[in-house]
Amino acid sequence: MLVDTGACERNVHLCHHGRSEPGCGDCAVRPISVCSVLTLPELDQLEALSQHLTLDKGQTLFGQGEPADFVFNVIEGCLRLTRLLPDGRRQVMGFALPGDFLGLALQERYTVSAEALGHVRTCRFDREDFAAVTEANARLLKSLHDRARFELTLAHDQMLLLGRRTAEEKVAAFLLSLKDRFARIGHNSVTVELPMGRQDMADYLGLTIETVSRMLSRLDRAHSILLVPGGVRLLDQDRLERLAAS
Amino acid sequence: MLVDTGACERNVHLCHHGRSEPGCGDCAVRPISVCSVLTLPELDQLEALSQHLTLDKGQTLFGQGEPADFVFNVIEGCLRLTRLLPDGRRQVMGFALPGDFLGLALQERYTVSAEALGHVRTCRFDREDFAAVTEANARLLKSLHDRARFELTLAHDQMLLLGRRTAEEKVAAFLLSLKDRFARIGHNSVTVELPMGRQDMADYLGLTIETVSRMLSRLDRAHSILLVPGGVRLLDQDRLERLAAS
DNA sequence: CGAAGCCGTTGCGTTGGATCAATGCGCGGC
DNA sequence: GCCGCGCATTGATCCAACGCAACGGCTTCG
Repeated sequence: MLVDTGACERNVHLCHHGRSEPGCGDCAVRPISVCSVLTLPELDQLEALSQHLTLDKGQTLFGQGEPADFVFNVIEGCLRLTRLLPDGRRQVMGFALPGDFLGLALQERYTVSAEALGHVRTCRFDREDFAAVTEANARLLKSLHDRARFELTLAHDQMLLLGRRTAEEKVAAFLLSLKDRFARIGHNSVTVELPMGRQDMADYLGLTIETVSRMLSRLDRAHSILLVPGGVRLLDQDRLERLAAS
Repeated sequence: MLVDTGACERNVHLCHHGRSEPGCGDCAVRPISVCSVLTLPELDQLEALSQHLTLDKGQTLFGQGEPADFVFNVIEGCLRLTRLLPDGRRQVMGFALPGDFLGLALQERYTVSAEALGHVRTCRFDREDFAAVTEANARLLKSLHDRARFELTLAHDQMLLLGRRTAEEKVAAFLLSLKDRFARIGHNSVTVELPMGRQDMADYLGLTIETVSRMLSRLDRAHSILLVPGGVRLLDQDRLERLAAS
């Protein structure tokens, strides 16, 4: 529950699309992004409005309270979405992975901050531009709506987790859900990478860093998982699923 | 955290629209429902697909796990949306009031149960029928999408509340949010009706019934609120807002 | 009018997770 | 190789919320 040091780098690397780099047609995350429903001509139209933007670890894509002028597709890397209370308590609302769209829950201003947990590449659109395309393209709107509905069910799952699950259940459920998300974007393995730190997990699960660490140690001691540098190997997935049971 | 007794009445009153009762054009919640964006001819089209359905206190509109064959507009009354864990732990995902649309977070099956907290009137659509109308009407889709996005921000607020707020803050925030919601549907008063029981509040806030009761008593003793039968009068809204601070 | 339920409140002991405090460990810089 | 830093782990203690139990008020029903 640390207060953000505020030393968030903002000198992100920005570049307009040009002939020299691969366009939307070759985009690695196209099949799993909102763009998957677009035809090639529509993609061209969208590409003209897009800018690529890369971040390094620790840099901020946008900050809570700032005017919400842009929406984003995550192409590569992982971002942490956090909301901060005035007294420094922090809730991590989620982690954005490749293929995710940032800008669904949009108001006039961003309600969360988005920070890179490692090297990140995104595709950025002016919010008004993007809204105009959405307005004119029912398939894109439908695709966004489907994503919003899916996000809503995820949020409901998380509400159940935060409200009614024990610390051990929370950690087990988190590891399994992360495994599933990585599986869906191609990286399929029993060893789950943990791009975020313990504090981030704690703030996501409504726990403290110490409790997360203790629960991971307990699961490790019970041979349900194996703690490895930078991640976790899921040894007894059945037991984890029983713990996370819903 | 009681296990549902399962004695949920399902003999709801159902009637097709006929000349004898007021149609969508005269619907009390039209201005605040998803239907507000529809023209009169479009309303007629929708009305032909709709059935009115009334419930009495304790009756179930739909149950978690059942095939999600219908979507609903709430016309009158209040419903409790709950998700149950296998061991009986319960999370109330929300309370639906007049003007609310049930069916945004829809999967193949309902992920929550919806139960009437008093007399309830709803407007029901076959899910496929409604999807077809949505597909063909971009304005309706946009309206639903806006609602989904709004619900998503509400869910995020609730995640912060569940994860990082104290019992007293949770109760204060709940009372204020309920006041706001009632205000938005016309019932504007410092005395907030509480259609749900203490157990429902507890399961919504991730607390026990005793803790909710204690916090209400504490706020009452501090003259921040006044407990009245069936509701609460907000005496010191500033202090409540400071407690709920975000 | 009394009995039986149901719901909400309150008191009290318990406890899961928070908090405080050390210690460990890997990594980059020099 | 050694130092310093940030992060993770572990132990000891504390406390906010839980769990249990008793009580009280309201409603329903015979």
